Amino acid sequence: MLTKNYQDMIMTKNNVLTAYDLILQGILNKDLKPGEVVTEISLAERFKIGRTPVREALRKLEMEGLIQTENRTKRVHFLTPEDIDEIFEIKIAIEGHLALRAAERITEAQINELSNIVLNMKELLTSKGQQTNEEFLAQWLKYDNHFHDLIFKITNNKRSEEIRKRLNLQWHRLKVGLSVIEGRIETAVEEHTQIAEAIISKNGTLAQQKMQQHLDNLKQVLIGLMRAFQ
Amino acid sequence: MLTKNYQDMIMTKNNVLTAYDLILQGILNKDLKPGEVVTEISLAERFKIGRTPVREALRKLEMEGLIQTENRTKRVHFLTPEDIDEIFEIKIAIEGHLALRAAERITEAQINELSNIVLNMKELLTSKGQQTNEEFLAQWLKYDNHFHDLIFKITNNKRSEEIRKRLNLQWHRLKVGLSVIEGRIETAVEEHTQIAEAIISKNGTLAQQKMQQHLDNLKQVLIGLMRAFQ
DNA sequence: AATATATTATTTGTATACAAATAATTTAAA
DNA sequence: TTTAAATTATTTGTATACAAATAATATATT
Repeated sequence: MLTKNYQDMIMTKNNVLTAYDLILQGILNKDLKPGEVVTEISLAERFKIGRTPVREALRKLEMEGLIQTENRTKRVHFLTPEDIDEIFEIKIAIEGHLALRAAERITEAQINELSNIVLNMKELLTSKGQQTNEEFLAQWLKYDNHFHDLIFKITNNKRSEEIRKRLNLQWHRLKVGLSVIEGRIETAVEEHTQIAEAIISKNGTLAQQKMQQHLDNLKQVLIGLMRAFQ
Repeated sequence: MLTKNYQDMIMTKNNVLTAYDLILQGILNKDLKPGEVVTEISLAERFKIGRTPVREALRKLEMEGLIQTENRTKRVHFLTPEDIDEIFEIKIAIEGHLALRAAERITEAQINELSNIVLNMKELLTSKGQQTNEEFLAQWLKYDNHFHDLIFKITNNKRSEEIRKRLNLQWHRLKVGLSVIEGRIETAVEEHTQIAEAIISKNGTLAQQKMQQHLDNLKQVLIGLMRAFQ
């Protein structure tokens, strides 16, 4: 279930899952549990591949923050509220700044695109009962991604896009992650509307502030829930 | 010469240079030139090591942005003014935000430490003629690093420290990089003083603004010089 | 029984052989 | 001469054998 929604995070090479894909998938769907020790050999045997690709995958996942090494032993990273705080502070900084820049640089065509996304979001809300929860959530995630992708397109900063992807990969695997999103889509639509309006009216300071507020709200909810349930 | 100043960027394992160290060093001191094609085999032969560690190093360097892959061929990344713009926009966002947070959270002991760093910087300026240019520059870099390290210590965000290190690794290898720094230490001391004062007086907004201005100034100078000379 | 030492087992690091994929070159045909 | 096809060479991807380092266990000593 969880996995399904993040399937698109997993890249494939000629439609065949690489070692990296397999291990990432394992982490995202909790086959490999947070805190669990992983060795090259055990993973190679589990996925019936050699140690070399496993090794490379582990190195990559380590740089992405999903695997942690301490004295030579590697574990699936166990996400704490402090991690969420770190991650979201960076998101607040970067995405806030990008919202500011987006407001300064947005073109007429992009204003149109942004308006449309917000309209889609609002429309989605009104149609809430007409689909399964899963479909509803999937649709929201699609619009949400489109929204953020557009901002990155406007600001045209590949490196920050990379950073954002990496940070999201870390917290998206949270047990509480999706349910939190699910429980605050109404709020999120309102927040996105306000961010979009600020950008469209070319009020950079306001756009930044709204974006930061949006992310800070999410952060607080996540940390609260983690403290309560995990 | 250039290499010497960045020697401390290169980590060693039991005092023996790893493949990663060797290649990074090669890139930083321009033995491996920007745009140059690198293959696993050629690097393995050049450094008299096997392909496996070379391979791993290339992967890491690629994630760090120093190696670029296009259709299977890898090159030493050639830094453009647009890259500098990307890099510094992220620095402006993150380091600006951290300055804001630092102002909110700094302790009395840390205020002392910060004051001392600024004093050291000012003292360095007055002693400019008494040492070689190289010593002067090395000393400045030491204080500058101490300054930024302290801010990261105050804000306690390892991930952002990682990001900063990676971004700096990219532009520090610029031919013009060091000479630019060298030419604006007076300005930089003044800018750092103002940032420190804002943090110490717990004026977060001002600290952020000063930090961003400082980085934006540096960005402009770098881009200008790159356009002129590279 | 507790500590130190020696032994064994496990794990990672490296080199290398081979396979697969891609790029470069040569040859053939128009 | 130009283009297409075939061949060759190069490069990356993978598995694996071996070495080195570390961790775990057993043995000996007090």
